[in-house]
Amino acid sequence: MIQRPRGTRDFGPEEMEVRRHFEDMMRQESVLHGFREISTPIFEHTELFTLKSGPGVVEEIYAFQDKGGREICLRPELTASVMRFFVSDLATLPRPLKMFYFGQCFRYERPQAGRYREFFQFGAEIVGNPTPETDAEAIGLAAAILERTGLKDYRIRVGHIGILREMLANAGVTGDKALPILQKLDKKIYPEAEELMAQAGIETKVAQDIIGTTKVTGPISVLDSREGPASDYIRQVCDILLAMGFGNVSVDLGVVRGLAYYTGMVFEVDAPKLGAEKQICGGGSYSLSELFGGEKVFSTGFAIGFDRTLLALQTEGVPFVKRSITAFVVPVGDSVRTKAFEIASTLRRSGISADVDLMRRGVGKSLKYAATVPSRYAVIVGEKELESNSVTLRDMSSGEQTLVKMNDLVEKLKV
RNA sequence: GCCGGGAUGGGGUAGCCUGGUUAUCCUUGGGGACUGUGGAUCCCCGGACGCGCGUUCAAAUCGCGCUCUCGGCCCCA
Repeated sequence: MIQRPRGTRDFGPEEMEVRRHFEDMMRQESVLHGFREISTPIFEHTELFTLKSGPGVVEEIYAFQDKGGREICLRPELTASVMRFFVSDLATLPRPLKMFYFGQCFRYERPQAGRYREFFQFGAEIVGNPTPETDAEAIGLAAAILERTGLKDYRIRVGHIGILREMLANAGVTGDKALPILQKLDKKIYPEAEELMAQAGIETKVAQDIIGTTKVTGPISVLDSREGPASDYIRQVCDILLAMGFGNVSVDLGVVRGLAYYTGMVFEVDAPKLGAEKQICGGGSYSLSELFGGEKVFSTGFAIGFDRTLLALQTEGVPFVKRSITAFVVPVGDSVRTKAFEIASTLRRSGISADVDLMRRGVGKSLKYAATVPSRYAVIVGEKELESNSVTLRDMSSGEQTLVKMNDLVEKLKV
């Protein structure tokens, strides 16, 4: 027996129905918000990701040389591909450019709860100038999608890179020198952050204030005592979200991100019921296009962990509707088997889902199968019925049977 | 990369410590009883010890290695 590769999954018919259901739901919601779908290759030049995330990422991705000696990798995320696409082909489209995408990504990591080597991401990006409106629209789409899935227990936390950057800048630490400190603060390793800040000449009192800031969480009112452009900015984003009807948004200044391309607002969504891997969505505003050789453009985007979202829905017991077919055509005896296909095909051409016996089973077994599938109706075709150019239509839930003229069958089933 | 629990028909399980019959029970799949009426019942059939090496007269059981899996650490673009 051949086992499936580590960290991958097979999806059976039932599971795929559920997955497609939510996938379609996310697409529809995005279209409602004026976003348009794009798609990029599953493999890319490895350089795309080392440019964005540093040479270290190669250790964590599926990277290899192809037969032509090119350095290739399976994409570990989608934002880099989207921005590459933007720079090469989409830069002349009118802005804001609102795009969404869905697809699988690959990371060479140790699998655990909610973490796989092949996983699925749904995401969106808005390319244009950064305004609180843009950021609110991006968070708003993520929130609307999660709301529509029926998920109840999740928190949206919004922060702003600028708040800590402003404090560090006031203390005399700017630009690249601030990055290592932000990284430690992001990971909440406070002793090392203190040490770095001391080395940078920041007074202990100010350093403590900065660390205290990363612990500020709660409703928008926690910003009331704070001044400065970044705080004002978050207030505006939150006001818009509130007006859009998304009340479950809180402020968390501990959402930091120690990467240089994040420029302003950052946000995360987590579902507390999941285990160690409970973050189901993350995003923020960033500037990446210039890294890939394009003009400098600001964007805001997010990615939803599709698999984790489904896991969260599962733990909450959100019900999934099992799909059924409308009609199962049952031939009575060998003489009418071909006729059964003719009828099934007529139904299918009329857009009615229909199945037909392939196993040459008797009427009893066929009806049993039709009940299990399940099918709403059974269309019983026998010589007796055909004499009057009719079939017997059986409602599988009530057991009620009626003789129906062949010409009326499609109308009867269209309801 | 690190720590621990696992892997027995399609699914769920017993057996393993203490090696030895035809490997248990439930379920699922196919056929039949029922050559024109379903989820019931009865009968029949199919189907498994993750992979490899070793110890042994004999391995699901003991030893070693590997693969996959579940949970946690690290990481998380």
